[in-house]
Amino acid sequence: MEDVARAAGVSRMTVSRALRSDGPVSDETRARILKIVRKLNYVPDQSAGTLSTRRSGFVATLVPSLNNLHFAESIQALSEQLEPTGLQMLLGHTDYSAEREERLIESMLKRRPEIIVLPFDGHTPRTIKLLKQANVPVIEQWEVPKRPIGYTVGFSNWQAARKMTTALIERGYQRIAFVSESEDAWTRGAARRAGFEDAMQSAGLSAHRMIRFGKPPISIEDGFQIGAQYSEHFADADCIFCVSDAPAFGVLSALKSQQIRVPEDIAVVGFGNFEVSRFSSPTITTVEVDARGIGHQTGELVRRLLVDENDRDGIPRHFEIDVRLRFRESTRA
Amino acid sequence: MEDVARAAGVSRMTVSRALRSDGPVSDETRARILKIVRKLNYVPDQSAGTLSTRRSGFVATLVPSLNNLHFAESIQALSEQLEPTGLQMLLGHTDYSAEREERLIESMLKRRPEIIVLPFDGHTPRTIKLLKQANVPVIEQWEVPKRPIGYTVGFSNWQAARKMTTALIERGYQRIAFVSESEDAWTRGAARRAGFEDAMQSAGLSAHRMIRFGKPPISIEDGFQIGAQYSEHFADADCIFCVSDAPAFGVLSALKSQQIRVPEDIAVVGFGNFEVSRFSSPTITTVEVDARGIGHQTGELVRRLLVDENDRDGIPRHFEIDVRLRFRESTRA
DNA sequence: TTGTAGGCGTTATCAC
DNA sequence: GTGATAACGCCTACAA
Repeated sequence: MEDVARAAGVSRMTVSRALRSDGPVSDETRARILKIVRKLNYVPDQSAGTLSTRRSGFVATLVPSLNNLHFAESIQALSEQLEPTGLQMLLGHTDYSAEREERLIESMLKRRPEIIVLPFDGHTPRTIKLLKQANVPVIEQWEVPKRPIGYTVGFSNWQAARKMTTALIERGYQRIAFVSESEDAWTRGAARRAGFEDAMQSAGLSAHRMIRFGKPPISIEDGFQIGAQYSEHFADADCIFCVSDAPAFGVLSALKSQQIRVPEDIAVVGFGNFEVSRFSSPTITTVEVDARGIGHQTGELVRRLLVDENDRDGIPRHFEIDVRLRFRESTRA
Repeated sequence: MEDVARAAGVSRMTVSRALRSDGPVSDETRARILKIVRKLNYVPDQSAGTLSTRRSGFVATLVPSLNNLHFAESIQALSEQLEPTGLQMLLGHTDYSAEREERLIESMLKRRPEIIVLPFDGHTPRTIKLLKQANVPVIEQWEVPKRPIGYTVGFSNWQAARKMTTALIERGYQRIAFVSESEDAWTRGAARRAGFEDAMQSAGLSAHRMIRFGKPPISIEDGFQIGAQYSEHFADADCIFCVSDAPAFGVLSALKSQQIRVPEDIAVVGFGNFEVSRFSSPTITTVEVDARGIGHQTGELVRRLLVDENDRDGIPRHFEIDVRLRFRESTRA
C-alpha cells in the first residue's frame, strides 16, 4: 500500500479510502490510484483490515456432510446469497458428530466470524457455551430445537414424518415399517422416527416394525441390503417408510431383483424428494423439503443482520420452511 | 490476552508462548496459564496472529459445484486431511464459470491463502496472472491442463472417454451416440467428447451422433428429456454414451417408459460411477473415477508443501488418479 | 478532500 | 524461561 501511495503521490490513507467504494476521495484521485493499484497488482490484506475494523467478513457455516445433496444445495444457495455482500463463508462438516462440531466451532471462533450458521442435531454443552459466549448471532438450521440459541431456519421433522405417516394410514396402509440409521445421535432422523411412531400409535397401530441399519448418512447401498432381506424384515408389512430417499431407492432396487412388485405387493416411501425419486421406476412417494430454501432464507437473514443497516427491526426468530407430501407410483392411490 | 497475562502474573508474550504447544515455557507456568485461559474463555484472534506471522492458515479451495457428489466427496476428503494440520479451508464454487472463478480468486487472495486448490476447467488470462503473482503453490485438480500452473492431481478425461469408447467398439458397438452439455466452456466435458470422437475416428466410425443439451451440470432430468426423444436422436444408434451418470440414468428412465429395452435394443453408458449407476435397473456401465482419491492426494500434497518441513524434496508435479471401466448390465457382453 | 498519529491483537527478536 | 520492544498492514479518529 505504501508503494501505491508513493506512486500516486498521496498518503496511504488516501489509498485506503480510494479502495473503499464509499470513501471520500475526489474522483480524479481515485481513478489515478486505482490505475496504479492494478498496475502494481496490489491486493489488500484483509487480516490487517479485520484487525483494524474488528469486522472479519466471515460467516462460519457448518453442515453435517457435503456428501448429501440437500446440504450441498443449501450451502450453495447460501453462498450465492452471500456473494454480493462481500461476506465469505468459512465451511466445515461435522460428519454427524457433536464432538467434531465442538472442535470446529472452537477453531472457527479464532477467525472472529460475524455470524454462525449450523445445523441443529443436538450440541454438546460446551458447544452451547461457546456459541453463547461468542456474542455473535447464531442461526440453527434444518431441525428446530426446543431451546434455540438464536435464530432458526427449518421445519419440524417430527411433524413432517407424522404427516406422511398419517396420510399413508388414510390411504389404507396399516402395517408400516420404518427404516432409519442405526446410530441415532442424529436428531433429525430420530425426530422423523418419533413422528412416525406417534402417528401410528395415535391411529391405534403398532410401530414395532423398526429397521435400524447403517451409519448416517444412510445410503442407497444400505437400503439395498435391507431390501435384500425382505422376508426377514417385511414379510408381514404393507409399506416401507424410509428416513431418506437414498435407502428408499436402494430398497426398491432390491425388491425389484426379488420380483417383488411395488406398490402391488408392498409400498415404498422416502423422505427428501431427491432427484432420483422422480426418475426411478416406479417413482417414489416422498416428503419434499426445500433445501435451497433453507440456504436462501438463511442468506436473507444474514443480510438483514449484518448488511442492511435499516432492516434490523422486528426480525422474526424463526423462519419456517415448506414441507410437502409427494405421492407417486410407489404407493397406491 | 492482556487479562490472561495479568491473572497469571506473566507477560503477554509468555501467554502467547504457552498457547503454542512447542513454545519454550516451563510446564508449571504453561499449566497455570492454560487454566486461566479456560476460565476466562479467552479465544486468540487469528487475524492478529496472521498479521504477525504472515501465515494465514488458509487453503483456498474452489470447486465447480457442490451439487455434484464427486466434488462434494473430494472436498470432504480434503477437509478431513486438513483437520489435524490446523489448516482451514476457504471454499468457493465457480458454477462452471471462468469469470466467477476469477472473482472468487481475487477475493480469496485478500485472505492470503498459503495454497490454492482449484479445478482445471480453463481459466481466464487474468486468473492465470493472479495465480502466478500470488506467489503461492497452486494445485489444479480433476483434468490435467496442457500447461499447468503448479501441481496437478487428476487424470485425462480425454483418455478416459477414449478408452471407454474403444472398449465399446471392441464389444461390437458401431453407431454410438454421445450426450453432453450444450455449453461447453466446461473443459472436462469437452475433453470427454473429444476423446470419444478420436476413438470413433481411429476405428473408422462416424462420430456424428452428438446430442448437446442442458447447461452444466447436466442432470437426470436433462437425460430424461433427451431419452424421451428416442426416435429423433437414437433411431439408428446402438449405444448412448453420456458425459455423466446423471443423464445416463435419466435416459434409461425415459427409454424404460417407452418400452425400449436396454441393452437389447440399445446400450446406455455413463461416466463417474455414481452410486445410482450401481443400483438402477439395469445397472449402468460407466467409467469409475476416484473422487475421494483426488481430495486425499491433494491433502497429502498440501501437507508435504506446508506442514512437513523435511518432506519437501522431490515432490512430483503430478499425481495421477485411477480411472477404471465398469461394465454392467446396460451394455451386452 | 487529504494528511497525521496511533492502535487493532498478535508474534519475532533480542536481551536478560 | 521470561520480558520489553517493535513490527505486521490496515483503518479510526481527528486535524487541516
